[in-house]
Amino acid sequence: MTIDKNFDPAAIEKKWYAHWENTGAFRPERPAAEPFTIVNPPPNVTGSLHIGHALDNTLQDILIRHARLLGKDALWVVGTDHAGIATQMVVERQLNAQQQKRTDFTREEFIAKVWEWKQTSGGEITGQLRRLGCSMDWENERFTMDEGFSKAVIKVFVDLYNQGLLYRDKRLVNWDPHFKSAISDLEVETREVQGHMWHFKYPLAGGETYTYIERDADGTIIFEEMRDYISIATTRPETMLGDGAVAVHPGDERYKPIVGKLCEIPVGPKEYRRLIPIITDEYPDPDFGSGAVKITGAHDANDYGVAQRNNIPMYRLMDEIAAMRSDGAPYAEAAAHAKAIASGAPWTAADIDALNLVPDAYRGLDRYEARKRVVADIGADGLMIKVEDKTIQQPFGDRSGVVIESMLTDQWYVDAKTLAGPAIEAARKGAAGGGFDIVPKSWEKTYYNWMENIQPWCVSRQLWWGHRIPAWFDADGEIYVAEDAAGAQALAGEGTALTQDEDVLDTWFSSALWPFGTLGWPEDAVAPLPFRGGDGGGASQDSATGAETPHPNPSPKEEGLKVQSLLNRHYPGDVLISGFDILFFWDARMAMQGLHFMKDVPWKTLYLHGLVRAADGSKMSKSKGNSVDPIGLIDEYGADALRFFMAAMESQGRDIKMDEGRVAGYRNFATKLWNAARFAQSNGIGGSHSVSAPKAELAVNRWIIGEVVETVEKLNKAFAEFRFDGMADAIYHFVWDQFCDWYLELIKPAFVDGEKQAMDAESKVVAGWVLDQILVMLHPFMPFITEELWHSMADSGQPRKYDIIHAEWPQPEASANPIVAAVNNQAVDAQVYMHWLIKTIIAVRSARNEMGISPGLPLSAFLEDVTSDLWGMLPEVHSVFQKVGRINIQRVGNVPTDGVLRIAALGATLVVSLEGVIDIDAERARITKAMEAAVKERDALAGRLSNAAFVERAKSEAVEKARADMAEKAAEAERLSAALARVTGK
RNA sequence: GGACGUAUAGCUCAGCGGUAGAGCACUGCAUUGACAUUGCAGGGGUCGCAAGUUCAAACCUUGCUACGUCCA
Repeated sequence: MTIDKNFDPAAIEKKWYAHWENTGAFRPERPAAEPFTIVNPPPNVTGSLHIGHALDNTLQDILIRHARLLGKDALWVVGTDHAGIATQMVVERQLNAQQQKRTDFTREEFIAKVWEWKQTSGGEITGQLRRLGCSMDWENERFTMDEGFSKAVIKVFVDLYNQGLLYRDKRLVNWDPHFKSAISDLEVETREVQGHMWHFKYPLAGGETYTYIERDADGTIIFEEMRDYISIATTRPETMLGDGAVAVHPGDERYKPIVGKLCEIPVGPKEYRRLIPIITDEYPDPDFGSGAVKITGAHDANDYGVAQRNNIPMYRLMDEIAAMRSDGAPYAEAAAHAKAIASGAPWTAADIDALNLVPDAYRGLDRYEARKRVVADIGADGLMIKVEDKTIQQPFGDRSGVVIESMLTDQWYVDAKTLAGPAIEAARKGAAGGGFDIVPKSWEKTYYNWMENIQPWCVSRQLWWGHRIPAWFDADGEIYVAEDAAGAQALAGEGTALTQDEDVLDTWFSSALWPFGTLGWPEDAVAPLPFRGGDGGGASQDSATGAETPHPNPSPKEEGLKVQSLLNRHYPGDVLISGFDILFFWDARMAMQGLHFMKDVPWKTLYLHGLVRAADGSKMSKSKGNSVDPIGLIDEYGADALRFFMAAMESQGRDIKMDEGRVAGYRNFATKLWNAARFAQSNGIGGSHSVSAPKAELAVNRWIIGEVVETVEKLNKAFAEFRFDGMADAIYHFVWDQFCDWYLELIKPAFVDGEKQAMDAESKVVAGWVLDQILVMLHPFMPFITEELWHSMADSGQPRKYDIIHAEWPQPEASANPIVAAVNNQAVDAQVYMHWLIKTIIAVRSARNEMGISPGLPLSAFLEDVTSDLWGMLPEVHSVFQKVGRINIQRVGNVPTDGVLRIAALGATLVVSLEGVIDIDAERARITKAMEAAVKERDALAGRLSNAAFVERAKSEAVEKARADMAEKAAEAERLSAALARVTGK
């Protein structure tokens, strides 16, 4: 198939992706081979592909395609998560557009609408992942709400409950008033905002007074006055209504006289103002504010702790939208009740929760409106001391963007602390010890720090869309947890009326089960059949190719074989790739659930990559308008270019700054390869028929084979270390700098009298082989262009037996001993020779350039002081110089001394005849410059070698190398010096 | 306040003990022959600052400065 003149990424992307998917190329169907598994972080079903997904999935695809090329049974699990809040929001927004709202429907009706939305518009991102070229196993595409996965979620809930690791509790949660739901700590983003700190007087009960004394560090009194109040500072005056106490530090001498007394909350109708006790607790910081803190246990996390320790009632003030409560008895009644409690009447948490202590005038007000009113009312009473401007840390819902309210509610909690134990241990053990590695290591500390201080995980959400919590309540509030209603009924007993919990589970609760829930757990928890065994290392070359033709493509699918269950084969996975931003949300929780339910880690390596940032380093966001659409980049530069960019920029432990110029650069790289293949084809070079390197006599061929070997080794090392940038660097420079710039130029047929000569047969075979190795090595990074060229390069009569996606990764030992071979009975190192050649040609070009001699002007030259090794190579040297350097090397005749350019490098001096063209001054300057450089290096090395300490104490290799380098530089300086003398002498 | 990361050419980044590298940008030259999405040649850096370890430091250690992120 002739390669088109123009490289059109869009056309080949479409063609090959459809082909792969239609032929089942992404399926794990090599039961005899070693499994390799990655589970994809399930994107949000409402989501579309953003640049971070492009990075994350490119990295995964590189590893999966690489594993496939290594002959492994590669499985990349894909799917989407149901994204409780986000999805519910999308559907509610649709309803709003039709002047409808969620509550116009029954729960069942609404859920049906969500499913309808999912069928029609959900999963846009899966199409976009295909555009990126991701080779996921779409035939096993999963969804966190699908039937099988839901079963796993419910089973996990029930099992954890029965094991005492999941419980219902009334605790302070982060309440999102926009979504009217609890959210987890991780979904709260703390931001600094400008706020105020109000200082109020809380009058002492019964008009009591005390002497308030402040002292400096030496104990000297610096301030003293008689007070009938205690000064309280707060940033949230509206919560005063729910105060249960005032706390001071036990060591705070200023308040010693009034500890244990009562003070009055200075707000609300005067006749019903509540009295609260002044208590001591370690929490208040005597140096902060007045040193006295009001305790509102139901609306502040710190206060909650104080209230719990001191058995202070926690009065809930707000409703689900964070407006001041308007339920319950009138304020007068509630306040009386609270007063009784404050004076020691017995109380229960339920009593307290039912009590609405919001004065009638504030009921139903938004929390900020209530704040204004409270401040104004206290001010009017003359009880405000002062108000300061203050930067405060305010919690916001990361999705809703509204201020999160701490609220006391009943929720379901997972005992994360217990589950975290094994997950911490697994990271400590590392993959070698049966746990997992964290790459890069710098994240380990963060992981441990979070895991060791983990809090109970609130997993219930007040939504309709999600896995409904499998818990039922009877009329007395007794809880029955079972996988279904019948099970709960059985627990409760015949005839007990049960109601199911209205809430659903946190989406992350389900996605934590992704590594095993997607593979058939719990049904397939036991393997139906034992592992088939076999050679384990992938299909061998022979089994794939049959007898007649060796073919570099030995990893066929093996169909119809009974295999183990997916779960047994593919759990644990090999690698998880995720952004560090979901380390706690998802990765850590997967580790906990995987270890608990599967008794094994979910993956052996956890690779964390950074964020893709805007070109100026800021975080991309839709609201800032600085986000880059990866699909747009694919349209403009091709998926291969975008992927290569991602790999090249991914160095461990660093964020990626978007640099579109670089994406363009990798598009150019693809074009370069395209044109190289086109050139090869037009010279009769075709696909290779052998995995191992062809026999080669010519130095240039032996050299390039050696370079392939080196490149494979670099790639293998980079893969072992997860250095994606190293991989990209190795293949890029090999293709462009070695293969295109030198190898193809060197084997390029010469034109004699305007007629193109034939390329030699050996070079054709070697070039075909090298190009095949390039395509395979590059395939994980640039799957589309490599598949296209793989097939285009095949002999027309002998199409490829396999797609490149199933080809075989190059083996370094495939090219046995390519470098050293006997030529003219002399062992010549092809690499050393080629380095000489390249260096010399560069020197010629440089000299031409500096002296203003046209690059195309043919020159003749002689070799002087040539080492015997090089003489052996002379036939090749001759043709190469003619083709690439436009220099005709004379083998006989006297070396001229007039009008020559002398180029000294390694083992010879090239004397180029420039009679009539040379500019003596320019030549003198040129040689002088080169000589000075050589002398400088020689002297630097000599200086080091004359240092006895260096020779004695440095590693012997270092000393040897310094000696050799110095000798070479000295010789070069000598030759240049001689050349200079000749030029100057004329 | 604690933890982590980053500081190398104009820009974006590799290198992490043995003579400073890449891509882009820049300068000059080149167009019958794979490729102007190109080729050839070139300019450009006291590797944030300071001290220490070492025969030798961009690289190791310590301190400092600046920026960033996360957790309180």
